[in-house]
Amino acid sequence: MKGSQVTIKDIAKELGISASTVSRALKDHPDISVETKRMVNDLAKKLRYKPNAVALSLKSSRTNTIGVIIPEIVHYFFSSVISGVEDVAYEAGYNVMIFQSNEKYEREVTNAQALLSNRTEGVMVSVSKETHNFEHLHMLEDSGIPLVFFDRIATGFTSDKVIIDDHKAAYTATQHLVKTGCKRIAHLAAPQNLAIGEKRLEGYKNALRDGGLPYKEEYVYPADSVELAENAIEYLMHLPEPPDGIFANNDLTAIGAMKALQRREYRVPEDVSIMGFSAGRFSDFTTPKLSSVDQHGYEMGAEATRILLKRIANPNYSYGDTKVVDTNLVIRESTRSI
Amino acid sequence: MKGSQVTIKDIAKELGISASTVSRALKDHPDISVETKRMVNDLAKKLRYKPNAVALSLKSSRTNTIGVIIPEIVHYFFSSVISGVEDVAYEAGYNVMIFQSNEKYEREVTNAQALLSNRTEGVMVSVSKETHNFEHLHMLEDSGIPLVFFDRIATGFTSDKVIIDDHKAAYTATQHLVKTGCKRIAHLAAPQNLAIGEKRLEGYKNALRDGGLPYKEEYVYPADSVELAENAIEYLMHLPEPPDGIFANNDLTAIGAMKALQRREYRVPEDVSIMGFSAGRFSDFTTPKLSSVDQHGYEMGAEATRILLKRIANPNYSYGDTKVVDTNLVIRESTRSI
DNA sequence: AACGTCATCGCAATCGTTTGCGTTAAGAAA
DNA sequence: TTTCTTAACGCAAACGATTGCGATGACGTT
Repeated sequence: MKGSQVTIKDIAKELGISASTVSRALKDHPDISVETKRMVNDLAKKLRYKPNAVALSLKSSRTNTIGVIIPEIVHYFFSSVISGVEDVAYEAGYNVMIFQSNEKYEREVTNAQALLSNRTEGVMVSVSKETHNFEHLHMLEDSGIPLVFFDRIATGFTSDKVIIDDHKAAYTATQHLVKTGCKRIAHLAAPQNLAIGEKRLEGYKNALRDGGLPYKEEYVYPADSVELAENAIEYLMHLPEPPDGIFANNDLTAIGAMKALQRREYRVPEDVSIMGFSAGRFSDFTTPKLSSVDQHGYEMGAEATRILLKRIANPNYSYGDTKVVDTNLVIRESTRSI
Repeated sequence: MKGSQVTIKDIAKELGISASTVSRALKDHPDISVETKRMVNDLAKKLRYKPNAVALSLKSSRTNTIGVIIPEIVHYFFSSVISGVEDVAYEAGYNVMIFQSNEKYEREVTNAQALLSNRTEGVMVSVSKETHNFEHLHMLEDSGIPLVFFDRIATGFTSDKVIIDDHKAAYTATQHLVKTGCKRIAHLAAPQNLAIGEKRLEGYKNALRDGGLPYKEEYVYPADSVELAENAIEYLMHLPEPPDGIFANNDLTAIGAMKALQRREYRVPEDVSIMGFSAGRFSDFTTPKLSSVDQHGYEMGAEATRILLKRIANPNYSYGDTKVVDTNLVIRESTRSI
């Protein structure tokens, strides 16, 4: 009904007192008489006065807002991260601004500028696959905005990082395939320009080595989507010695591989074991259920936010570079049991 | 490195001119000499000056921010809605603030207050299951903040609404079960205090009637989660005449039902056909693949945002109450084919 | 009577930016 | 020389709220 919202001046005018008095009355300042306080509070309630956060921000230079840049919100992992971020921020009275890069470098840059313009107090970021140049993020850091990286981290920053131990997780996952009798284990790899891609490949290699299996380059195929998994399977199963186990760098890829195998009449896990990565909501819904590495997205988002908020409260605070969130192997049915 | 960010005054002081001149120079005002403009622009670039959006907001009372209140971001449907919102908002130069209610009424109220304090220019909301009192939303509307409801709408508002035709969608889904030979069709229903729950039940009933099948109350069981689906199946399959078709109000419930049936050695769809609702990402990943109703979450979010932005630009604008986003039946493998 | 005390309140500056209006000086027109 | 234009810029108020400081009266104290 009303065009603009109620301000402190509206209250002052209606009561015939000054804005300062209204302001003080509202926050129970001792200089104000109880009578005046009562009048002010009553009218404020009646008029549904809500302090203008924008004006407060301008004066205090505290916006109570933190930002998040993520690749794509529709991925279960990222939306669970956001959920963790939101819960912790909410507890601390902070609001969250979400920015998607959609895996585009250009958009990530625009997002960073928007974050700066809006004087976001801190930013959490998981970089896009396309991002190789980090100038836009340095700009944020140079402007005094605390940064925390999570999952897809960038190097060369003093910022804290929250990640899982990708190497260890990949090692453990691959090791499980070895232990359960797989002899020829393939890896569907993430882009190698991302640290997570590199680390997971490394973990895979080391687990093979420690398990006494040879590392063969032809068993590593770049694929990180359902569609690419189809190509991967087409390629892998036509090798002279097709794999009997597959470690995929994420669940979607794993499921794509599983479906592709089943279409070709291979049995999972009898003919080929499949190990995913991320433990998305749907890994429970496949047949067989997908074995995977639980990445604890919620916890990751929550932890990143806690660190960021501490950093905002005390700019000198640092968790100490890198916080590693635990992962755990979730063995379901897509891997053999002995 | 720097504590605070560069302002127009910093530029003015360094150049020995007034802030007004800097402001005008930056926006290419004709009153300013080319020489001065050059100096100002050069220094602004060098100092990485970014206008303070907070100060601009205070002056213009335009925050360029819209808000969204959703139940839970981790649901594929909602995160795809957000994705649509974000894309359209981004195109229009708006930022998005996300608030989760986590299906809690209390939190929804707090969120509404935060939205008001932050002078969000418009709000999209999908109400929580717990919400029966809409005072907090009326407060937003009374403060002149345009509202657009989507999916889980509230009644008694002048705001626009974006929904799917739940009745029609449920009708079509049920009809497909009828057409493919199901004679005893059960319905796993959403909470009946939500309009979507009521409409879907209604569509189910009408499809039965038009298909010449009797409506039996014992075939309707409230269940809208994987866990509750287990109870539902336990109950339904012990009926004197157990169902040979199930229409669930969402995919998760449908999948839960499917798994519960399979654990009991029933074949899907030979013994029991299953129809879901929402067409989440994972309906493709089950075995058999789940037939469902595609709810087009992205399009819904995008459309709601378009309407909201128009309403912000012109407070008198109204789409005309209710925009219905198309749905379509996605027939996969969990329903019989003849 | 003169002064101090204290409760209660208003003034004005501030945050960063915009903008209507006034000011200045140089050059043109008379 | 005087007056009028005009280009180029500065002053100050405004957005909404906060806050140090000063102002005002009503008291009580000597």
